[in-house]
Amino acid sequence: MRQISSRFSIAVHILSLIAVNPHDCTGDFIATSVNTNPVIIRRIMGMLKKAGLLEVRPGVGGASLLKQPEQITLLDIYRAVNVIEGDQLFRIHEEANVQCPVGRNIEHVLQAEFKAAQTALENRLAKTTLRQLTERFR
Amino acid sequence: MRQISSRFSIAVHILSLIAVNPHDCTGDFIATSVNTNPVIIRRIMGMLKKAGLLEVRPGVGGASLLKQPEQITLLDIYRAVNVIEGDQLFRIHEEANVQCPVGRNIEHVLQAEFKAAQTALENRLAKTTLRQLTERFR
DNA sequence: TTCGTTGAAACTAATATGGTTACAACAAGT
DNA sequence: ACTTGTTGTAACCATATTAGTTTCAACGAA
Repeated sequence: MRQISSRFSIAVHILSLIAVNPHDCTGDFIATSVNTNPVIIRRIMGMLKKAGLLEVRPGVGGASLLKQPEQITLLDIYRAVNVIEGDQLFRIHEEANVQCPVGRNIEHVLQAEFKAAQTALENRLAKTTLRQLTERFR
Repeated sequence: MRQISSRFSIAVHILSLIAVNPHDCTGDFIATSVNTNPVIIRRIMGMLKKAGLLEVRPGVGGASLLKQPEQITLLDIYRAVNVIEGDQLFRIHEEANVQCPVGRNIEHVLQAEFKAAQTALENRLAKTTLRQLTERFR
């Protein structure tokens, strides 16, 4: 199966760097720590910016958090970079045969189950804050 | 983001059909209910077979469950069709810069968090059985 | 004005997905 | 033995996402 994009883990990396070192965090510096291309970093920082998690100083460079690290959860970051239509983690096949009792009800029944599973995942992500993570970078 | 493949929802559909109607469930019949190509169904049935969830009668056609519906959970089905290396739902960027305190520890720290979130999802899937689903197809 | 930076467009390669056609192997009924 | 319907694969194909790259305009400060 296709894994959830490493955009998520990179976004956590970016925000951790800024939280630990609020000054001199340019895109190129972050790219060196992540060990990837600066454009990848800028793209993800653009998403984090759009989500209201950070602001970037154009021209001069550098970024800072718009919330306290204890108020940014993994779920916030996950949502910022996993732009998905309808926020549906699970895909359900469509247009099943309505002539069949199973085909007629499968979508509705699975919607409820998948939503419950997705919520369980998201609730766990919401339990961890950026602060808790940066405390472990010693 | 990329959603979890509809293979999963189709697999649930297939097993539900067989549970509700243990006779005359050929691949073509199932394909008609799912409203897709029979080869798609055969491919997924092959995965379910490999996972020990069902057996197929070659030549004559038809399939039957190898476990009772109350002993097949959504997690069993999920695992059968979501073949992923290491069962890691979340992907983590690799080869971060070890010179940096964040880069040096991010993988280890995120492994634990992502595993916890994935487990929360899987525990929820494990709570629902095929029997509970088929009861709702009335 | 120069320099480093950000933001964005355009492009590429690799991979997963859902679908299709085609065909050999198989088991039953006639 | 032949026919029929089915299963199990292989070989394609189109599409979308992902991660990465090159390029360049715009920006801000020294």
